[in-house]
This record gives sequence, C-alpha cells and structure tokens, in this order.
Amino acid sequence: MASLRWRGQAVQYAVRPCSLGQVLVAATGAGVCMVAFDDAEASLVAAMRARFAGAVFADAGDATEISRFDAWLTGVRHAILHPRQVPTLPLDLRGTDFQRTVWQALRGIAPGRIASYSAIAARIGRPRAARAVAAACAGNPVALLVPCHRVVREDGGLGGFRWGIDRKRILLERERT
DNA sequence: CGTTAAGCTTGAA
DNA sequence: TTCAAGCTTAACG
Repeated sequence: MASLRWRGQAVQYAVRPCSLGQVLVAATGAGVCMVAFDDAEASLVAAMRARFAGAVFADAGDATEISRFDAWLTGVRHAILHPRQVPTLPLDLRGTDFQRTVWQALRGIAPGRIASYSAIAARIGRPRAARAVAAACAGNPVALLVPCHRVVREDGGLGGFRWGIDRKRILLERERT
C-alpha cells in the first residue's frame, strides 16, 4: 500500500548531526515528508527507504544550489533547539484518514503545552480511541513539525516516543517555560 | 499498587 | 479477512 503510494516519487533528503543525535529530513516537491532522529545515519536512511518504498531518493548533500529544501532543513534544525518555535512548513503527509485526523489535531497543541492521548481522542470525536491515537502518534512521519512529543499519558507518564523516550523528554524540557 | 480487560486502528499473515 | 500488537486507560482485586 505504502509502496504504491510513494512509487516514483522524488524524495530529497539529508542527515545532519544535532543535539539529539542525527536528524534526517526528507521532502518531496510538495513538502516535508519525514523528520526523524536516531544515533546512526545508516539506520535513519534505512528507515526512510522502508517507509517510502518505491520512491526515488536524492541526497540533498549533493545539491549545489541553495534550494527550498535547504530552508526547510534549516527550519527543522533550528526547531530542535527551540521546539517552541516550530516553523510552519509545507508538509506532504500520507496516511489513513484516522492518522491524518490525529496528526492535524496534534498541530493544535500549543507550544509548551501537553495533551493526553485520551484528550486528543476526545478532540477528534473518538473518546475511546486513546490507544489508537497513540498508534497514530507512533506513525507520525515528521517529528517536531507534528508535535507528537506533546502527547503524554493521562497518569502523568511520558508515554512512548518512536525516536527514543529520552529525546521526547529533552524536547518537552526545552519547551517548558 | 500490580493485573486485567475494554477499546480502536493498523499491518502482516 | 482474520489476528496480534500497541506511545492507553478505567476498572478490579
């Protein structure tokens, strides 16, 4: 399904070191389609290739001219240190209706604020879908830009974070105040 | 408090 | 289409 969804799509990407390890930013001509963290560049690229199976990849590091992509990359890198000032970049998100609804709802959480999985579930009109909301968060392709790190457990726990719970903790820490 | 079951979506079989 | 599993939670012992 996803393989067909991205087949033939041109995806430009770049991996850069950052305060959270390595960050990968990928985008199509329509907008950013992935922002992920990990310790190793290789695993980030592998994850990208798996998610966008069938796409045609191009390492932005090979580009010679200043592009719109570079601006997006810069915006993301800046947001890592200043998660309260996440830039509004064009996004190219593809997922199920449910996922897109959840991701949209997440973008409604103000910087510095947090919401529980059940609160998001309620907000989208599915009060009992807390766990499904968590699954949608886990499927969020763009860290930061869709602030899934602002979603925590009802009982005060941090919940999980696809790219490492430590990074979630750090991001929330940086947003506080 | 540790367990358990209800609840909803998703990806794989 | 069936099924197990997940960034949950409310209920129970």
